[in-house]
Amino acid sequence: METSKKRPLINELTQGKELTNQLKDYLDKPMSAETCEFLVERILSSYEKALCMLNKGSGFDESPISFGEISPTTEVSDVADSDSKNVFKKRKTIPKWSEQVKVCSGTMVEGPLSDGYSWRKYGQKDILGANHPRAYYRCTHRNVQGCLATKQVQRSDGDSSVFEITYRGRHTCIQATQLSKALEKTPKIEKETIHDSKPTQKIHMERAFSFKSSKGVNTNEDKLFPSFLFDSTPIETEKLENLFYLGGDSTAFITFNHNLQSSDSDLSEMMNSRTNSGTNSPIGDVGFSLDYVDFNGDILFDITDFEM
DNA sequence: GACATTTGACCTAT
DNA sequence: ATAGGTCAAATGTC
Repeated sequence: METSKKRPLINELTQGKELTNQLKDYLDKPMSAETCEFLVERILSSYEKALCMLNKGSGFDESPISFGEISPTTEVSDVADSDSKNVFKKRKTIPKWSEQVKVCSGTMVEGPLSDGYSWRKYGQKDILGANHPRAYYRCTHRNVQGCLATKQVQRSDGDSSVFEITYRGRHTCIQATQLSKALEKTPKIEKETIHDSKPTQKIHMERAFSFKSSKGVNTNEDKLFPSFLFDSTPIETEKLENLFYLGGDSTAFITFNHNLQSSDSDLSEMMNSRTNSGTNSPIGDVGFSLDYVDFNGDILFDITDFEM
């Protein structure tokens, strides 16, 4: 990797290290959950950026990187067909985690589905040996924002008031709750990535999302992007945090900020590419790899394998 | 008419 | 061959 590309990478990694040290220092002192959350958010975004730089810069798909717990089956589709076309298939490491949600009687309808995100059901399947079918949901913003998050919901065999929810992939979409929360709580990021004055930010944000209402129809998306700005919708924010901790939120926010820095033409081009590109490279224009990165587990990272 | 859900068909990994 | 996951046409709802 050439020096010009190496520098920002080093900066990101250094920043990540410093933030981790800050977090470590804080651990010995009384600290609010928000402070902790903020630091973790910053750390994750730093490493995510760094990893993205590496992804873009060196074509290192063969490198010994392992993120978290990866199932040996469908979670990883490793390199294939490298002989025929010398094209490396990207490693698909989709984070997967489960939750059990108990629902009080009478609230079944809203129950496990209102986790703060907007989901669209795309299938249901009877599962062998299970008393209840499994429902498959994907993020409503899949087509528009290329968000690949999915979840599976299945009523527990033992206790039918318990829903077992398996999430796959983190949200890369912007949801209203995340946006307002992130903007409230991450002034530093804002400072670093947005250089415009506040009124300009507002204009840009409105423009960034204006495509959503272009259909002129009140969709769920409209509900999630109230008209408009920073309207803090009280959709179970706490639950949301628990389900999609900082990784997904952080990614979404950073992506958004990159959007803000785009020029008008960049922005429209980006929107078009997102809308038309299907699911292959929905956020390619903003420099964040779609490859999901699971920071829950260990990161085995041997930087010496990459050409710097 | 637009969007969401349902459900049988199809695909893929084991 | 089978089970789990996804697709997409049909249907429902607003």
